[in-house]
Amino acid sequence: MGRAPCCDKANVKKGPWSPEEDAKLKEYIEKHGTVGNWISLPHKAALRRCGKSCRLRWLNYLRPNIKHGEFSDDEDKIICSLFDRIGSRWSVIAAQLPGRTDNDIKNYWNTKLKKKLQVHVASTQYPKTRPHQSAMHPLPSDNSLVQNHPSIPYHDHLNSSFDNYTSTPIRAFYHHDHPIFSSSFVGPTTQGDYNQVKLMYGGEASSRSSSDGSCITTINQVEIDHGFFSNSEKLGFPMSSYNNFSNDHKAANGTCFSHEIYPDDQDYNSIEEIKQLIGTNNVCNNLNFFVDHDQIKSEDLS
DNA sequence: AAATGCTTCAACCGCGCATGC
DNA sequence: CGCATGCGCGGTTGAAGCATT
Repeated sequence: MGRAPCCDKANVKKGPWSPEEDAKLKEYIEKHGTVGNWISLPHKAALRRCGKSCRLRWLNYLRPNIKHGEFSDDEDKIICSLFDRIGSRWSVIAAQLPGRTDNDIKNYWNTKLKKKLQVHVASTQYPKTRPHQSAMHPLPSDNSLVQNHPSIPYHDHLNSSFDNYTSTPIRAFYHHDHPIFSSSFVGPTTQGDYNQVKLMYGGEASSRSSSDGSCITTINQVEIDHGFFSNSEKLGFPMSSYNNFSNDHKAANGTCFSHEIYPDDQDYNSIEEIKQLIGTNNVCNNLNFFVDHDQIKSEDLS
């Protein structure tokens, strides 16, 4: 036996609301408030509608201070950032955007924002070759960017799930100054090849974890991605794309570089080689760098 | 101008959770 | 404690409008 229907389906109207229905609902709620019972509201307000339908109509369209129309860049950033951290918890995201409804944000994400990001990801696919082999993605010739930043205390957020890591070196790339993705950026990955370590510098020290178990720690301006998919990465978007969005990950000078370590590059399979490649020896002092890998495990970078 | 395909978004549906009895 | 009920949420649908052929 299933759950009893919330209303008499045969006697309720479905589909778009007429202006008359809107007026009735609005008038009733302005007079009596929404406190009480949505299920009984249609009867009291003389509406042939399901209570849930009334609630939805009020919350998404009729209630005061609803904001319609284009989303601003700032709103885009907030949505992207929050989606990446908490996933499709639209009501939580909506709570951060006054005047926007969860339905609005959900629609916006599904129809526009997601595509916007996919287009960007596609347009910034990094080459399969190692970075120093790519004219398009040259490594910085020096580490002045890193040296310009003060040392920031070590935040240890490495966790036990990191033990599943099996990555090895190295594919590195970086880019910056994109209107949206002005921070460092990882190309789309799949579950199978995600085993990677991402080193990023240029941002502030911080750490974060996502509901899916992913965890990223920034240590002395070097960011370690613990290797679990963030919500955006599940969709093929890079977690660190949003570092510049949120206050706690804002790049100190608006520019970040990142270096990724992948398993498919046999030339670089030790921390020393990684350090040499990306030129961050001086940044990585005193950094305990955990990678669960055949050759690299709990290795001290210093 | 008509047909077809695509996009948008309001609304619906079903499920999980909270609460009250 | 178990059940009934209502609320809130996220996923999905489909009508309407727009774009393209």
